[in-house]
Amino acid sequence: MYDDTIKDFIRERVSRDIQEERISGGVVTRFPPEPNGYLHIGHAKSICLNFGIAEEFGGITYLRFDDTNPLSESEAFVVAIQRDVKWLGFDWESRLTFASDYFPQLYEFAEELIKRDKAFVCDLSFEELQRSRGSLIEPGTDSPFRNRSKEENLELFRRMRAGEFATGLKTLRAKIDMRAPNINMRDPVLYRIIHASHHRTDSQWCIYPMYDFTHCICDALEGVTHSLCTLEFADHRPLYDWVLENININFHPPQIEFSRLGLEYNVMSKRVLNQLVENRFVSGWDDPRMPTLSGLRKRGVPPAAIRDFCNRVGVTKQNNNIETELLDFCIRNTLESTTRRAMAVKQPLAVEITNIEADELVLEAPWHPKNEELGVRTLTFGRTIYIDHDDFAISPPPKFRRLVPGGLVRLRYAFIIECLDVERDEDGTVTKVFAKYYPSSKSGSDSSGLKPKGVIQFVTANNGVKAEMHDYDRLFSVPIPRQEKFELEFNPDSHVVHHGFVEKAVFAISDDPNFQFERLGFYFRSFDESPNQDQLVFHRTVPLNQGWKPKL
RNA sequence: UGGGGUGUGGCCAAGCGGUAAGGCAACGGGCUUUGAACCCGUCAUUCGCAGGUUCGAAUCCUGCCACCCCAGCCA
Repeated sequence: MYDDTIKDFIRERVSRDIQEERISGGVVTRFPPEPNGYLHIGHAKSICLNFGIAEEFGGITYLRFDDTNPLSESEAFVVAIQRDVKWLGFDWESRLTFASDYFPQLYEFAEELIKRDKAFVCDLSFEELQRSRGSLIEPGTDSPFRNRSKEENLELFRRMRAGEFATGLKTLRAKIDMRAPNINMRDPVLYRIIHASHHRTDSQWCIYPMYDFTHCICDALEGVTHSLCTLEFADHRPLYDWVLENININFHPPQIEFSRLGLEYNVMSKRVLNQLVENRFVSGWDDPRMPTLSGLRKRGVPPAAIRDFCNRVGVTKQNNNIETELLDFCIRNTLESTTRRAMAVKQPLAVEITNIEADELVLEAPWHPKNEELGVRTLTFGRTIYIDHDDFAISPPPKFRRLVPGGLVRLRYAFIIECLDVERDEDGTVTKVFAKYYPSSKSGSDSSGLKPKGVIQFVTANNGVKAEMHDYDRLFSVPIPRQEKFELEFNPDSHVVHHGFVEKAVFAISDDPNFQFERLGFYFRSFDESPNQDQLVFHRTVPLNQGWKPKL
């Protein structure tokens, strides 16, 4: 399942640590999501890294929810995140943990810091704290409460826990250095008072530990050998280390940072993604245009394609913006050899076959041009068929290889037809085409000697079922959307619905929702959304590569 | 102008002092009853810039420059 030729600076580090016996047991990693939103493809990179490394080195991985802020977290996200990690193809087995599992121990460690005179209770208001922190270029100033006695701090902290103070009135702060050039080391807040119920601990606690205090301790308690996180936490590493150095704990994981995934025409910001949902730009977190795992799933993207993508983008510390072409490539690549082919038309144009005598001719076609295991399906050819509007032109652009007046074209897996005449409406648009077919040109036994320039797909009227085809395009119209301007840069053409037809045989397939509609793209049948048997709903997973573009 | 991180082709990314891997994209050709897939081939005299060390530098040293992150009682 994994590619052991993958080498990146983190895997190199892990290898070295094993070789030089720097870790006693096996490799331990963790994926630590906060249950306050849905997982996106950026998280997938981290999931593949953490679970991938454990798998490659015979280690284990924890799925640990970082649930230290009851104000923004909820059980619903816990459920959704587990579903998405599983779907991506990873198994944490029995190792499902929550930072909140460790609240009692975390509290004890906090008391320990106080007893060692390494933390103090601070009464500064939010605004006062902000002002005393200084700025990027000015040092901060000591809190007037910094010199309280250990006893007073301990008593105050216990009263905080007991609920004697209102939300936000006091904090527990580390006693480090207000003049530190790294702002994170300027006596950071370790605990804050929040009178709110927590999705797991209910109202047991009214003080909640901050990320910086929690994360390192949880990593240590779980014996994490390599604590992998994204670059923006690099500035927090000194604090991660400080906490573990100043409490009595026997394990100290190294924090290693890598750059987060950037994807062109997308954003990974939970805030912006949420705005898109809230303001109805998209139908929800699982809208097929969203870079969320649930959105990709709904679009029909196989999890293996996402894993392949994550392996291909690599792991470094460089800022990156991956082109969407790479993701599309990975998707097509994993679908290519196993996905059934079928014919569909998006914008039906009726073609009347004037010289057909039988009501219908039964034909056979393979479900896949190369993969014979997929078998064959039957289709019919009859008096009225539909082709795509794009495949017919009165005045064709140069190099057009489809149907034109007086011209020939092959109908895929059927016959060669010749356009005899067209019917147009008052605007001049073609509403119907009259054609004759060459009986001797049947696919597989063509003796006609005719050489049409191209081949197009078709659906015979009485062999087709209605299909709603949802085509998706990039979420934003610019490669690097600006967070502040997401409304303007949202791509209004990112979702287009077509009402067309697919051949009947597709309807009977129940073991695989993925199809390639020849010449159109890979589509995903939504069993959930099909309102009835005559109205199938498909989402376009990814279009086919365009080998030819008409010049306008 | 404090601290941290990063600069190799259009986008990723190897490279770890011995003379620029690979993938995606693009472009040319072959094959083709999907303008798909597949197959061949082309695509960095040069590694942010300037100096220096060395027989030899993308790799070592010095100095510049550019970009990203940090001033939540978010993670």
